Amino acid sequence: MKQRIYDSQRQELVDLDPRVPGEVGMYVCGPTVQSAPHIGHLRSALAYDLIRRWLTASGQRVTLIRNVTDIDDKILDNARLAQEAGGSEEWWALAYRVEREFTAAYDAIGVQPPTYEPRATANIREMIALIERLIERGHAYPAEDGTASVYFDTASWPAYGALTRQQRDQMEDAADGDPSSAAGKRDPRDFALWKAHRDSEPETAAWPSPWGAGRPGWHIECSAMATRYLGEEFDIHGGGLDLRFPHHENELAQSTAAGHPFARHWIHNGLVNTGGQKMSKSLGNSLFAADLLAAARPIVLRYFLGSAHYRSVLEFSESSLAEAAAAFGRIENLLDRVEEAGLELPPAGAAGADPRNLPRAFVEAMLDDFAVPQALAVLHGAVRAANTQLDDPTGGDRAEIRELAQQIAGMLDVLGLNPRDPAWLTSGGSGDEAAAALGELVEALLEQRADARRAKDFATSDAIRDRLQAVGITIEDSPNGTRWSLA
RNA sequence: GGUGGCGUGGCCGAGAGGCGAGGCAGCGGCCUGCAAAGCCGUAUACACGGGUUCGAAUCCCGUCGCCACCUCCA
Repeated sequence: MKQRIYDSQRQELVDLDPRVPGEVGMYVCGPTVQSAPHIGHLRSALAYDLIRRWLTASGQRVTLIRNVTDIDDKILDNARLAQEAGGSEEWWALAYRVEREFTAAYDAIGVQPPTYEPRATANIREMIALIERLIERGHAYPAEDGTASVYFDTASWPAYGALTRQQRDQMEDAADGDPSSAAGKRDPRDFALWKAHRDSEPETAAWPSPWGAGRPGWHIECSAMATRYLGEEFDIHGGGLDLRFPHHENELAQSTAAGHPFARHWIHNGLVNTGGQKMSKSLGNSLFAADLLAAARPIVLRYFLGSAHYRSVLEFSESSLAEAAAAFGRIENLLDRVEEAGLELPPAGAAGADPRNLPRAFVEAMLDDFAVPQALAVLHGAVRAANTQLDDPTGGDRAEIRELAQQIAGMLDVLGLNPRDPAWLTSGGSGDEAAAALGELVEALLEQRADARRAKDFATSDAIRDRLQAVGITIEDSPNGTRWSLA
């Protein structure tokens, strides 16, 4: 069975047919580092991380390029506003600081670093070359008001609108946020490839070009970087649904007008809603990564973000993280039970590396446009089956438990959700000693409780349990002893 | 005006012509000193109205409602 993928340009499921068999070149739009990462950024990055991990697990060599756009209007605006408010941070310092916040958030939820993460400011030369090529071919022109700006000539490119199936003459006029940046356009729908330097902007935000000092327009950086690192034609181009137009439409127009075949498949991840509404900066209802990471364990956040198909809207509510914690807790609980039954779990990563550990239904789900929710259902089915065996008073079928544990670990590995993976160990140095001390205290109390229970003094034993529960420690009795866990 | 998407049980969320994915919450049972955990059982679910079909949540037509994009966005 072949890998199926929903091509959002063709608007249908197609076979993923890599340009070079066995190798997949994938470009994903990363953030414009203008302000702190929010849940939508995490979801997007996670969607492509899951696709990348699955393709890798199924034997493809994946080259994943995810850019950082570190020069753009908003970055300059935000830096200027902060300076006007008394700050001293330069735009490039702001961009770098935010970039590191993104990296930290991605790392926290186990998004693997891409193969390479190019920055726009390091690819200005490539962008200029692409713009020159577009001018030569008659699809771009220097601003007609004599500034150094250069625009893409949408009228010269009949295929303009091909990605989102829009007719150019039906489009609303481009209402550029900054009217002065529209100066010198032949047509309102034309978009900037190069933006002339303005006196109000820092000298550090200007690069020399054949048309004069300036900086790149939004869109051109992705065309330039995708081509530089993946070639003139590559397999998959991904990004958030909100980037389809204008960003991806313009990327496609630029690159194809320059004579490049560009992306064979476009894919788009769904957005995150809260209260039935899209979350966005302009609506001010953003859920920031930092707040989410404070509200839930990172691995639970990862589970939650993967619980809806990547193309669906993901609804966030107050109870979402608690529900995800409960659901994921079942899986962790099972792993604990397996070990308590005296069976070893495979080392993190080991089971996932062997395709024989992956149930057929899991594989089929992933082959069908990366159907992670269905894959999770398979995982939960295996968890239940293993629990059933473990409940058997005679010890159950140990060979079956062992096999199910292998499968569960394998699926968790592929999804990046194996809690035994050292990557999830919290790296708070000071926490370790406190945790050890807490463990000693709890164990001491549990011994007292065990004594009381042996003496049938249930009033005392229940009082101990209640006090532990009151501080968030849940205990579970089993034939092998008492387990405790911190909620 | 144009381009798309969505409406599934209390909630989240898959599925896309015939076996009621899965999770959370609830109810009943088993287990337990009681719990917890786990297991078993438990739901007249597919916005509405027509149609096609032996059979429709799924296909077609219509209606209603919600959402996104049309140059800030993951």
